[in-house]
Amino acid sequence: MTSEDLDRFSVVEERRPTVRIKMPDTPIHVEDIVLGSRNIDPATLEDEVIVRSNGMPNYNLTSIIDDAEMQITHVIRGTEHLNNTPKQIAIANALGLEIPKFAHIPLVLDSGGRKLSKRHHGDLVAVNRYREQGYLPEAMLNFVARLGWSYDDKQEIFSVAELIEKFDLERVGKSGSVFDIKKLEWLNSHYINQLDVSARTDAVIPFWQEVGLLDSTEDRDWLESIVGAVGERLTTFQDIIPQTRYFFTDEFEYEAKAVKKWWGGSEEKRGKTSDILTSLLQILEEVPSFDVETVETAIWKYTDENNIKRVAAMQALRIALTGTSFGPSLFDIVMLLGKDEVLKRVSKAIAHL
RNA sequence: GCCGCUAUCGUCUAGGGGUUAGGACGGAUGGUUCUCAGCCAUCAAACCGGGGUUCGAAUCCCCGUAGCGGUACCA
Repeated sequence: MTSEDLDRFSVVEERRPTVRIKMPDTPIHVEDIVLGSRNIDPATLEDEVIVRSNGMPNYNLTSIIDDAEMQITHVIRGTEHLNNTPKQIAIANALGLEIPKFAHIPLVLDSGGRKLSKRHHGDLVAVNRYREQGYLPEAMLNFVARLGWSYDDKQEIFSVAELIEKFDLERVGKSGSVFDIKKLEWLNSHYINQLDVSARTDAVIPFWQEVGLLDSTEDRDWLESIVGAVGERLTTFQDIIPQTRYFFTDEFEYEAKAVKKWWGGSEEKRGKTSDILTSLLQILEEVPSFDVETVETAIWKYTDENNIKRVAAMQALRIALTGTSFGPSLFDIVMLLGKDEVLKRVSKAIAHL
């Protein structure tokens, strides 16, 4: 370019120049811990803009300089960055910078096999949302670590300490992996069940509070007993809400499916259910001592002597007390609710029938 | 379009010249229990296709195909 050209471009036409890097004419050697090493033909690369016309440097320039400045030893990133790597190496070579080790790890994909991204998947990739929903960080970490990596053909559960010890970039696979929420749920319930009742109660209290089930007067021991009764039924902490709301309020619907199956669809069957509940009401009222053993013995005595299926009586009672057909041991529920509340709910159910 | 990457059950994966191709999640079935969950037992389920190399390929090589990623004076 002559100086006349320069004047014409900058003064007359007011063009603002960019700075580009001239790509080398020898192959660019890229070493990658996951993908292995290869040589890139620089002819396939453009002479990359490294400084924009407004004077600001671009990503590939700043990034590789920053890495060098910070003495980064390993650049670990998604394979979406693969195409940037030779450009950055070329820049580093031109600048005489040290080249870090690269590891391009496979992408995490949605169930349709596409890259998970903020843009398209929103809450699915918002890590804080998982905590809000009651996932444990340990579960999340374990899950993500096993995406694209495995230690052997036996171990699925890895504590953070084990991950530190055993995780190895060399064993990371090359292909993308699908984010499978079912597996995360399994891991999460595993880690929740590792927690003792007290820790589980601590974890669950904010969830109760958030939906207004809990006021500050509730007794800690009672809460722990509820959590104890729920046992290993939590997949996420959030599950505590539907599974325990009837402990805090008697304002619940009798679930239609459960009612149809266990209370009966016909007048006749409803009548029978009503009779059973009436008998149970009397038994519960008159029982000499309100503890699990006494109540259980009394109820079994009644069902067995009257040729009533245990399951029928129990499910009828369960729906009366909780509105649903599943949940913790019914005797635990009875004790946790207390005699007065149990009698009240059974009476209400009989009236409803 | 161009450049690149990848390819084992539905999913996460182990393995890697000769195996009944292993495990886990999920699914199904049976057992246990007052239900659900759990637990126990059992079952279904895979080497992308085609050519080579080889006595023998899921495994090594080549070619297809498909999927994905990247294609900015974004990061």
